[in-house]
Amino acid sequence: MNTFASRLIAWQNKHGRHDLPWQGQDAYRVWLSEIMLQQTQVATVIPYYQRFVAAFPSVAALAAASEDDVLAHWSGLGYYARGRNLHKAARIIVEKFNGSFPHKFEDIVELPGIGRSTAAAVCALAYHERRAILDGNVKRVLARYCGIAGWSGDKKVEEKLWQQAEALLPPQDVATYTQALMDMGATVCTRSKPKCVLCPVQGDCVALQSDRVAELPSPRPRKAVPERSAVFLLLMHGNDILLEKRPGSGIWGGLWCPPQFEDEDAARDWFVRNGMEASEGERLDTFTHTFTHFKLHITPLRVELARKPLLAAQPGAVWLDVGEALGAAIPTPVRKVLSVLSPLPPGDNQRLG
DNA sequence: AAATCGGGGAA
DNA sequence: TTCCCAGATTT
Repeated sequence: MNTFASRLIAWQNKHGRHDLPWQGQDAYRVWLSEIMLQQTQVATVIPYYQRFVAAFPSVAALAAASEDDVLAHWSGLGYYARGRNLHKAARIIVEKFNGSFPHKFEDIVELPGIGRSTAAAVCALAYHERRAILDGNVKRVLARYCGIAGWSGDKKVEEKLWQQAEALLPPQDVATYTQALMDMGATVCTRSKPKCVLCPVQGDCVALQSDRVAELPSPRPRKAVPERSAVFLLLMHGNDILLEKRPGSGIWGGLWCPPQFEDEDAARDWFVRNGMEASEGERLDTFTHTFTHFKLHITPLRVELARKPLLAAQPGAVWLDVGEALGAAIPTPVRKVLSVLSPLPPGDNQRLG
């Protein structure tokens, strides 16, 4: 029988990717790759994945590491809550499952950062269990193949997609089939300019037959992006800079950043309140960091101190050499600012107009 | 400049 | 239960 699944499996054996570093690896590695791949494409993930497994070769090693160390290896990937959840889950696995990754779907899906699709992916890829996944690639493939219109964030639409994902599962070879769905979505059934001529299911793809490939899947309804401004206060002493650990939730949760303020006045208030001489500093060029939901215009304000104040005594504040800071758990815009800093002699500040 | 991705947590 | 949010990268 020439089903959807059998054609995908045949395609996978001929044209799929077989050399990804997490393929055929244990559940820990499959899990790690799935979490990284949720937010980032394969080519970008590979070097992060390699460094991560080298540093944390097992669930036990990951659980034994500090959250800071884990986030440092996540730095630049974004979605840092996922790095923290990964670490939390590793500690739970050590506590509750003796350090070996659980085998039951119901146990896996309970872990922080793992939902229905990721749990199913681990079960299918690592344990060869018959489970349906529904990640971004699969949503796109199924929306087109089955002609399902509407945004996949809509509950009803997502329900239909899950139903199809379950219905199309083959009786066996689920690991190969699952990899086929993902590889097909990534290389053939791409968001723009899909290569339908290379598709193993072009013959009965509803979107292709009805000439709706470009319209499916329906995009998310979008809204205007608000803009905000912020000042990064770069307190420097020689080549050392003061960084604060951000609260665990919200933007850049748990990462190290310079003190951040709504505007220069607020930065100055804080500066004076902490017993430092105000009014001197260097205003660096404003740049814009774009998030999904807003734009942040960042103005770094650099102040060179003659001596370090006692701020490091505050919990969550630390003086770091700029080089060390670049190796720490910092978000991208902070990395950008730090990488262009060069040391100035203490007290050598320009007067701000 | 716009689209994206699965899960957590707030509403 | 439903809605909103996170962030770097690609198109």
